[in-house]
Amino acid sequence: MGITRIHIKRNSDTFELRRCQIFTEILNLYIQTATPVGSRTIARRLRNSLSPATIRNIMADLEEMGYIEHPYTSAGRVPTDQGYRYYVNVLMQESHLTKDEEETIRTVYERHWTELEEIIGRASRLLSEVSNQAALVLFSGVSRDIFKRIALILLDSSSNRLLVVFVSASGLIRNYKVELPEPIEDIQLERLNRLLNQELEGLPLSQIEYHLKRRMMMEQGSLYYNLFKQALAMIKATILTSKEERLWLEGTSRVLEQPEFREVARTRELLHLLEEKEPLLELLRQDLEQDQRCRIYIGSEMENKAMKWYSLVTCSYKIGNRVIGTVGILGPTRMEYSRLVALVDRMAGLLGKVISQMGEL
Amino acid sequence: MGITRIHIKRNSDTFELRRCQIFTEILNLYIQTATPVGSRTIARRLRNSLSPATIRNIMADLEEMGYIEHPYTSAGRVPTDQGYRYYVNVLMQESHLTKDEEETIRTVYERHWTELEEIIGRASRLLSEVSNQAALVLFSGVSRDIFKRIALILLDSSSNRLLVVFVSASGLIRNYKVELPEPIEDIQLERLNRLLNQELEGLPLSQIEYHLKRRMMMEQGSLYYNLFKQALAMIKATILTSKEERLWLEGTSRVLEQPEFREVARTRELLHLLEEKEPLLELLRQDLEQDQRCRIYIGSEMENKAMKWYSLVTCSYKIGNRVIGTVGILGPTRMEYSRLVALVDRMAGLLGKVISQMGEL
DNA sequence: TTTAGCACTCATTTTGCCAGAGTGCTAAAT
DNA sequence: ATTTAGCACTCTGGCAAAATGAGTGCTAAA
Repeated sequence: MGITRIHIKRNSDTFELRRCQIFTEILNLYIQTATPVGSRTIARRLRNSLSPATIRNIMADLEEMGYIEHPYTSAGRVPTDQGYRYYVNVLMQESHLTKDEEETIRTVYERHWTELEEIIGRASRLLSEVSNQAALVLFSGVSRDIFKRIALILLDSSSNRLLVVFVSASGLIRNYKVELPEPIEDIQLERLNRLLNQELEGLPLSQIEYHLKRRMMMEQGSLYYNLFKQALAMIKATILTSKEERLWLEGTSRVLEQPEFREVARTRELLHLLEEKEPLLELLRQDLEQDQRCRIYIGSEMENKAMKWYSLVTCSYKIGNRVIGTVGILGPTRMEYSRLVALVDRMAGLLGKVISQMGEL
Repeated sequence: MGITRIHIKRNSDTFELRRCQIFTEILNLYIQTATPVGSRTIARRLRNSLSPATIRNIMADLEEMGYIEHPYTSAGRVPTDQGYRYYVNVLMQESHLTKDEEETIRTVYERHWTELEEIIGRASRLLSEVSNQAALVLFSGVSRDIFKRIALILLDSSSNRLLVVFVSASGLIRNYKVELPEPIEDIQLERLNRLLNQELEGLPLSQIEYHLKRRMMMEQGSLYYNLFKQALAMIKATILTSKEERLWLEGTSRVLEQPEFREVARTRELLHLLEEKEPLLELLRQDLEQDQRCRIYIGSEMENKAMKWYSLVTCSYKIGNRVIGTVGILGPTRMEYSRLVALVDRMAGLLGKVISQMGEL
């Protein structure tokens, strides 16, 4: 109710403004120094336009609002997760990459890339380097991809071991080996090959099964029926079973160099967190669904208790308008949100483009 | 010279024996407890068959020989790298895996594996889990592999973008996209395809270039000449340029849980060491050359200064008798060499087998 | 409404101290 | 000739008391 009182008695606008200013100051200082910031420091930063005592009053307000807190009775203030959230949602101003950062990032473009893996690996290293935090890149391409081409290749003369090569619209190539229950004739194989390519071109992978089943129904009795049946079996054994999802993680040690990791316990904790990839995947996967610019998860906002001390800034990347993965930066909640958002956003954009180009080739 | 004196005057055999016994005791105790071991402790372990004072004398000998050392004036003894080396080369007895370990390891066999990556990932996780150290797996397959089959697939109607699928004798499949300088006719492509498969079957990759060049010379003037030329260009653009080498690293946090990492500095150091993959690769690559059972690198024996505190136990794995990679365990020099050698050896064997089987399918 | 002053709190650092583990040496015992 | 007991000495690690100092909350004055 301290707040309401204030609202009634004062020009709440300028008041609000000043509070924000001081809050931002605390936040920035804390992000820089990693030590709780006290009233005196703030006063100095504001060129003594206000005395420490006044600042203290305001700080008390901010604390009441839940934006900052004391680690202990007489330490400086530290932003709470709620505080960071407020900053991120309301106060934060869009920031731009420096020339340098931009240039560094752009080196993902240096193309002699042939392997998707290499590109993504590079991207994650760059991201970690520029952010000076840990970088995550999720690639989840194939699952939401579109069929482009398939090739069936006999592996050897015995004729029932088959190599299935599958190319998606994003330009990704995957292979599968299948063992047929019985040998297949060359002509039959050729037919199957042509059939699949005709039928499935442009189809999202998610619809392939349905489509083939429907066609099977239609062709019931005709001599194509068996062909479709074989096709379906094969596709099921290959493309549809592969969950193509891979996570890159780079620069853990950068996070561990942050001052909050002076105690070893924290270090272990983080290491465990990152070794268990599932929880991270969980988070990153969420972004595949929603198509926003960037997402920010702050400490205790995340389900995983172990994430309490960390924040995650993520952004998904796409080919055309099809999301194929997520890039993210993980660090202590005390991170430069504004800069990292810009960075992650940019990287997602570039990565999408580079992968698109590779697909085109 | 204490040593020579002893040699002259005593029954050196029983003397040597006792020294070894005590040294082994020190080593084992230190491996277990990670604290310097003193004369009293040893005496107790030997059921007081010798007094601490005697032990101290022997310890002094061992120290003079360079097998153990003091961290400071009045602490217990700790094995030196030279000491570990002596143990490993001379004293160590072959150890066997427990039923439990064996069973755990064997789960790499659980086959629903289709992807090489998955198998190796699994293997490295198992290795780390059972050893309770960090596990490394290098896969360097293709470079020393043998040609089995190639398939050229037109990617689309424009006819100058080609997908090259390459299958090696180990059963590894790799794809490359190439853009031809000019479109190629279907018939020509078909011919090229057949030609390559005929010519190169069974050839080690390292010889492909030479072989094709020689054939080109032979066919000079004939209408095959151009075909070979195209073939060579394509192979060069694809198989020969790919350096297929990948490193898995698992369980870093396990090493960090060792008591030697109470100081944070060590932790960072190790983390950096592991993030820089090149030095590790260097070491693991060496094993590809020599075909020994197991290799052990102890601390300062390794060039890399940062490795001073760590040991590495490695063993290469093969398809048939062709080495295709290396598995290894990394931990503090204070590690259970005997157990880990058994473990690494076993895992290398299993991994080779599993990958071979996969190739056969 | 802001500021100065003061008493108080609590984390951190410093210091000193002690116990414990272990050594090396010497002299006695076997 | 070896082994052992005894003793003086060294160094670590832990603990507690004391000093430090940054920062607060509250009150009263500006």
